[in-house]
Amino acid sequence: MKITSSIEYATRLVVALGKFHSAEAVSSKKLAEIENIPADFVDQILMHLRRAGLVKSQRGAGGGYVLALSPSKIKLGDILRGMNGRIFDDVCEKYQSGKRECGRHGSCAISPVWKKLGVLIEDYLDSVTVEDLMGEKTSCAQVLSSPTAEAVQ
Amino acid sequence: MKITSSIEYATRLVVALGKFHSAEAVSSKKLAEIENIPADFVDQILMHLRRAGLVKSQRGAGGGYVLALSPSKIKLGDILRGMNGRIFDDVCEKYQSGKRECGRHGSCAISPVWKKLGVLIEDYLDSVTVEDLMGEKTSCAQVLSSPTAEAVQ
DNA sequence: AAATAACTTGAGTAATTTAATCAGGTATGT
DNA sequence: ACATACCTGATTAAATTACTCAAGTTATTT
Repeated sequence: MKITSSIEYATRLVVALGKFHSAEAVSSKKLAEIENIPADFVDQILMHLRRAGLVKSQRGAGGGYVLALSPSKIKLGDILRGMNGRIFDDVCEKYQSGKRECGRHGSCAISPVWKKLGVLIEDYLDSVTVEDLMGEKTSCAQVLSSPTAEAVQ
Repeated sequence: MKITSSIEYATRLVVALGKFHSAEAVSSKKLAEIENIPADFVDQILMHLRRAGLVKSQRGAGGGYVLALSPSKIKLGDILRGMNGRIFDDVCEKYQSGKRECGRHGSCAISPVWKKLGVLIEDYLDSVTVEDLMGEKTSCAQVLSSPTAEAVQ
């Protein structure tokens, strides 16, 4: 299990836009420079985010991108869903879609665990907003020292 | 994010072995039939599990595999770690290993969230034992109805 | 001790996914 | 009009995943 580059890029782009405080539109080119991400790839990612309704675009000279919602209203989960459709793919959906068979047909004790894991992941990602990610000060050590599963402050 | 086939296969194989209650060794061929997994792939997966110390092998005619520990002692997390080395790959490790750069150098507010997500996932998977997975009755609906992040009963 | 069943190993390949690139478009502001 | 910047889809390259194959070694059983 891992976070793909496009997910991480998307997150960084949204957070970067958040930091501009929707003051003015930021061009994809500028975003690419700021975040050190291939420019064409940035366009592609922003397109996904726009379709997901997370950013708005302004065409023409001096145009660019702005967050469609305030940073406190955008959840990390929204970004992941906007990019991939879903956050966590259940293995068993492969079977359900008929590509394979595991032969358990509903009386499986394993499948619920994956399902629950998916819910757990999604709940956590939905508890973190873009606003939470806009501070510079949070360090890894801070977060890791708290063993409970609350949202990052 | 998703559970790969080899992870899911490994889990099913360990649970299947658990159900034999370490009464006798089960051949990889039989396991492949029972679980409907390509035989050669089963061999490969069992090799990983043996090296991780989760199963023991008995060579020769009549030989096969047995769990190395009791089902209540084997955590789902052990299986994932045994197969892949780690459960959740942090994006930022790519940067740390020098393959890429994000330019934040420690003052990043996003990275802690991925770290925490990894801890969350690992904690949950370590709260579920193979014994928990051996029952036939658990249904997906049951699990999903409880919104809290406790271990599956 | 010979046969057989079973584990062991490592290399190789096909399919899928991810990451990135390219080559055109179209809309907008000055 | 012209430059800027968004929009779109196709293509390619790299990486990962999911197997497959072949040629061993080891340990029972008879």
